[in-house]
Amino acid sequence: MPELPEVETIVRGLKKVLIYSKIIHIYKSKYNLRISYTKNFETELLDSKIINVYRLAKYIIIETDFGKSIIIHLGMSGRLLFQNSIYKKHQKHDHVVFHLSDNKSIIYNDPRRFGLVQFIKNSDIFQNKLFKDLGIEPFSKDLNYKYFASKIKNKNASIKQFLMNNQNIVGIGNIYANEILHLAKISPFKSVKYLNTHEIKILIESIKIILNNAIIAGGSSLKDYIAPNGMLGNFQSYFKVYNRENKDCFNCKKGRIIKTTLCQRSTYYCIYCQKIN
DNA sequence: ATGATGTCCTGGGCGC
DNA sequence: TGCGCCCAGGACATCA
Repeated sequence: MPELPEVETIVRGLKKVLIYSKIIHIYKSKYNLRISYTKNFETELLDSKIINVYRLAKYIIIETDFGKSIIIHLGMSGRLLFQNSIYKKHQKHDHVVFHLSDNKSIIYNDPRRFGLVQFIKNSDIFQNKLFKDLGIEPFSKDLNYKYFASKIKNKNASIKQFLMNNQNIVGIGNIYANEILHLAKISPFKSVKYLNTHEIKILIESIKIILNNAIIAGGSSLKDYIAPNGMLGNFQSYFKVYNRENKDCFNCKKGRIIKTTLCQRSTYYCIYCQKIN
């Protein structure tokens, strides 16, 4: 489900409303998520205060004054909702509810349960296996030609697969990989070993542009994603290739958008302006 | 080590 | 209306 722009939107929304709230009750459903809940999940952070909310890759990190953070990943279908009132009406697939002071609540809902909610000591976050192999943040200054070139060295993967691999660059999922490659006018099938200097530079720019524009639009709302306040993002109305099978290309006005499969994920590209050579 | 494939799950949409 | 099939914003494990 959510890629970096959606997670970033959620984090910005939560940051406005959660700081200094105290956790007074934690509910979890009987179903496990992708990773089992941390031990003492329902009691560990009781009475702690939320002191920060931030994003790492596609993870939402809610930091408490107990020196521990709540780590949330939304998987494909997860949602995080905020309510300015005590949450009583449980919906199907509500798996975790944090009841906070001032009658606020945060609700984690995830039909497919591919996500996770964990508590991790702040000092252990980067040693944790969820985080230790993550690549660079796309808005980092260090995402530059040198970094990119070093990462693609000796690799044979397609560029789309490379972009979606969190060990290279974090936060890019299937939608934005498609959009980034279209903006860069590079075929998703192109092997990273054939990318030239110019293409790499354009790609780096395209990553930043697409993700930034998506954040400005509040993310993309297809089926599952809505911001914690219930608002829908609208970047989907700016999609140039994703979900545009057989439509004309906005970019070159000559080609048509093709839908195909690459690495078992639906892949959209313009047959004219994203040629492999 | 790398890349391809399978797997965890539920629900929506489609064709019959 | 109902059934079976395929598809879905992710991330891993496993295998050659």
